[in-house]
Amino acid sequence: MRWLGFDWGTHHYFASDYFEQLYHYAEELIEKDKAYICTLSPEAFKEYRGVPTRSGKESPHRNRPTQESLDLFRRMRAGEFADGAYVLRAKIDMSSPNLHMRDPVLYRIKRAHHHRTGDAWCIYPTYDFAHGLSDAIEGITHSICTLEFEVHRPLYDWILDNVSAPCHPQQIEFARLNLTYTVMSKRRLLQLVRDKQVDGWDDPRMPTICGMRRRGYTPAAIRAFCETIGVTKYDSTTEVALLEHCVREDLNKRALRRMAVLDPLKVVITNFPDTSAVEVDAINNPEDPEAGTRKLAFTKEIYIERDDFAEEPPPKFFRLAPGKSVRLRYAGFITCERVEHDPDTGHVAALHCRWDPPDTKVKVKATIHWVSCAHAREVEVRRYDRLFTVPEPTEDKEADFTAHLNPESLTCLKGYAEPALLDAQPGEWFQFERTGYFCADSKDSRSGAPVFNQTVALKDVRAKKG
RNA sequence: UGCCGGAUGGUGUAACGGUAGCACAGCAGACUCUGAAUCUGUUUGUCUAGGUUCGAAUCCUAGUCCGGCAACCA
Repeated sequence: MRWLGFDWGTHHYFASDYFEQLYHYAEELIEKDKAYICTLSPEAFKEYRGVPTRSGKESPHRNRPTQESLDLFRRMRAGEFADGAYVLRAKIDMSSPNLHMRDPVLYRIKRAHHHRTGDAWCIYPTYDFAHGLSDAIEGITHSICTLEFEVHRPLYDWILDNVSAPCHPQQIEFARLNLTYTVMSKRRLLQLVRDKQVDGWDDPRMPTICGMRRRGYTPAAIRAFCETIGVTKYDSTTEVALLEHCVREDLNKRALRRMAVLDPLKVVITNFPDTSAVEVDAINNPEDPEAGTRKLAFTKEIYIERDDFAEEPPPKFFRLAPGKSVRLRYAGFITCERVEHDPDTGHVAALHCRWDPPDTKVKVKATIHWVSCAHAREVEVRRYDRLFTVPEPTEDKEADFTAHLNPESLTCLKGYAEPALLDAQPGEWFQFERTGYFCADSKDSRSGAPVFNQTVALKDVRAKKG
């Protein structure tokens, strides 16, 4: 939360800090004849509760004398009974159309070790009992929660109305955030983690804060996204495209530009001396003049992106092809004179190109990125695609959502990067020109050996139009 | 089929009862040493039927569709 940019000062609260107070509110309810101890078995309990269309019936223990309930409750706390043997229930209305008002459980015996209170308690309050009272103890005015708690609100209010709470906060429910091509429920995300479909909660493909952070999403981008989608009671599903837009928008302003070739194709420049390297100036960030420039070495042998060349270019292919020219970013032009094939596979092995300096009058429609072979550094690059292949993986309630997992959501590869990239600090953002935004992984990067996560790809009309 | 909630372009979100706007996505174009960014234009919408009103996304009535609720989970 702090990383996201929020500061809650000293207001860090735990319901467990109020266990003693909550216990006394429970005794107060018993003393007011508003709660009783019940020993119905879970099966009987369910039977007595009834169903939405049919009224429930009262527990035989409902009219247990106040003193007896009080005594039993104290003995529950003292640890005299086995787990689950007794529960404290509110005395409300077994015929209520709202199931949550049919004498809900307030306390149960559970010998569970608590991460803050240790073994001090063997009885614990239920969520419904602890929620409103904790809010009241903290003196908050509005308690924001998600839609599924709407039917709990009458109980929230009932509890606050029936004990001497310091104030009566208001619970207001809003829709949770849903995104296309992923799942957002903790239960489902946990399943992905447990089944090792992802590499932990902070896997960069996870829609968790730690996952998005590791992926390279910025706090400013996430905040901008949240402001754009707003807060309503409508159970909506936002397109990830909007999130990605917010991420690009922020990264475009702050990410330093670098060149890296992820799928290399060697180019030999025929009219270039064997030994010399020419230094060229490259702009670090055209959106931010303050970011300055850097020097890049240009040599006889370079790598370009394999898909920036087409032996048989389709219509509207603006890049390199036999006999055609392109501009090399910051380094003049090349014209493809010969294509060298691998004698075994027949695949393109290398290109032989003529070079013309930047001031040459050459009409080209494209500029491509490159890296000098002699200066290229190998780096690990992890590219991510959507975690699921369908917009709404849980749409079909019968089927298992994991059936829609995208087998190609992670692609690891070795790329050739310009030397400056070796100094990338974990968490530092870059734009690999013409490819996307990347972030040095905070877990797996080593000094001098960064691992890059693709945060989000650059928009690409080529991809859409083929 | 009981209770609670919701419905505005493809998506998300605005609009004291008074011109249905914004963003994303899409499409078309301009510009460009990133097919990025930027800029311009543009397609598409008030769930339905009645009613109140000079005027309804907004108020009323009825309906339709969608979501949630039957843990001693949160």
